[in-house]
Amino acid sequence: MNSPAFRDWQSVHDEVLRRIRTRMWQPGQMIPNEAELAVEFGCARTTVNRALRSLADAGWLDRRRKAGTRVVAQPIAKATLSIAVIRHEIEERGQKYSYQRVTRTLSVPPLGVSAAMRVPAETRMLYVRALHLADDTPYALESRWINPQVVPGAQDEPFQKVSANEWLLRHAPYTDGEIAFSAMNAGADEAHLLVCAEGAALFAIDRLTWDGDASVTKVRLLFAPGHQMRTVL
Amino acid sequence: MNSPAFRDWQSVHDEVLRRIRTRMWQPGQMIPNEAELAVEFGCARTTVNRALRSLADAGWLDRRRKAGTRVVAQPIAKATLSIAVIRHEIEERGQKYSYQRVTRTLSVPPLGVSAAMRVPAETRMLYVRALHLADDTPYALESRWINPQVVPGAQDEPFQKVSANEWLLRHAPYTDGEIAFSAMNAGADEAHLLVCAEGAALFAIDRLTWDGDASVTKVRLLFAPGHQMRTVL
DNA sequence: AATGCTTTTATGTATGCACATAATAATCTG
DNA sequence: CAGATTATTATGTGCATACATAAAAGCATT
Repeated sequence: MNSPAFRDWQSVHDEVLRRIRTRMWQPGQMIPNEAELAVEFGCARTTVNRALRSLADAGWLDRRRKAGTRVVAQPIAKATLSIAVIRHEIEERGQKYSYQRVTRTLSVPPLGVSAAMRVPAETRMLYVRALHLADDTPYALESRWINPQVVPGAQDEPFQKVSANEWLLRHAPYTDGEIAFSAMNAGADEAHLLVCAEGAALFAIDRLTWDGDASVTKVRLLFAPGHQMRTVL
Repeated sequence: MNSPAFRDWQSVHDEVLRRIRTRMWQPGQMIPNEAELAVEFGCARTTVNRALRSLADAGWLDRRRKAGTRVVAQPIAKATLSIAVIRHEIEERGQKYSYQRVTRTLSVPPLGVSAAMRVPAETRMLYVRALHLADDTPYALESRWINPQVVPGAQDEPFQKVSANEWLLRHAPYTDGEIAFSAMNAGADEAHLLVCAEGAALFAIDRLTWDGDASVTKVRLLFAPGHQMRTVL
């Protein structure tokens, strides 16, 4: 019963997590307050606080001032996806990365795009379409609109060698972003470029980034059939 | 130049993040050490530490003892997805949730499943298939294998009213989990249950959870066409 | 040049203390 | 008794200090 000694916040963290997982502290139940735990564990309240905060961040505990700390009733799994530069993603799998620009134009985007990016409907924007290949096999198709007002250097960049994906990361500051994952059927176009059957199910990532109030870029990545994004809980 | 005053760790956090995003501190570049920043911001080193640790957790900074702190070279966007109980997901959108069990059998799973769950090939497992509906429209199709050895009560549960999704969260402890997102074409089966065209692109979530060395459950969720998962960066 | 030892240094963390803040509980008031 | 006011309380945070630890850098030795 008497704890041998919980010196550091990690061991407090582990012990509390053990009690949650073994249902010693049941879902929805209140746990002792920081001061009490500090006494039990023989450490400072600060240390307990550190451990409990970490568990709250991870989604195990629900903490509220004055109300106290309780075990989360319905553990909400928080999956953290790392969305890396595509070149790195491919190289880390030990495959050869190559890049191929398909088109690059300055044109008026479809209404859906200008609306999402909150620019006037007639504004001409930079449109870049490119293929990312792994071992010379199409891996992902990138279709991107760039707001040239916000990213000045972009107009002079051909995106022939360096992908817009990487170029923007290095040159375009941003403050916020949204990201959405979905599935869609390959159109004739996409099927041709990704060398797959028309109608094949493609994994899609849509990203929209902002610099303050101004939209920087909107991109859709379509991955070749079979693509998976994985992570641990 | 001289900071007006950064009293709390949040404001230090925000200021540092601003410097990263505006490229004042460029990707890959070292930033001043904690002690220096503490002087500049007029606060204790502890406070700077708190702020930088938080930014490192979020993937903006790379910190190493003695080596110091640097801005991550290729900002890896970390999208944190909250995977809630499906009922909550639907109810939060203000829609009516309903549930319909399709099948429930005790049978030998396909080889791929028993291999992934690391159980002997002949082991019989509980298989539950069910529909989650939003406003009486099919929302997601859940196909789940449950290891009855690890989840004793499951054998006696019909999963007629309560979804396995929720029942397991309350009754089956777990220590680890994997999750994968992908896209797949609807088969005849799935098209029928989700009331969509055969071949439609479906968003798929595969989850596999472990309690120590033993697999608890393996589930595939297929969402009706058009489903999106979104988050902010 | 390669190896092993020592020093230096930036981050990591524990602690006691003080005070801030949010939210509940208790109390007062019309 | 409803509604406003005040007290209480658990978490949230800041700070000074001390020491721990990882890892780079320097140094010496082979």
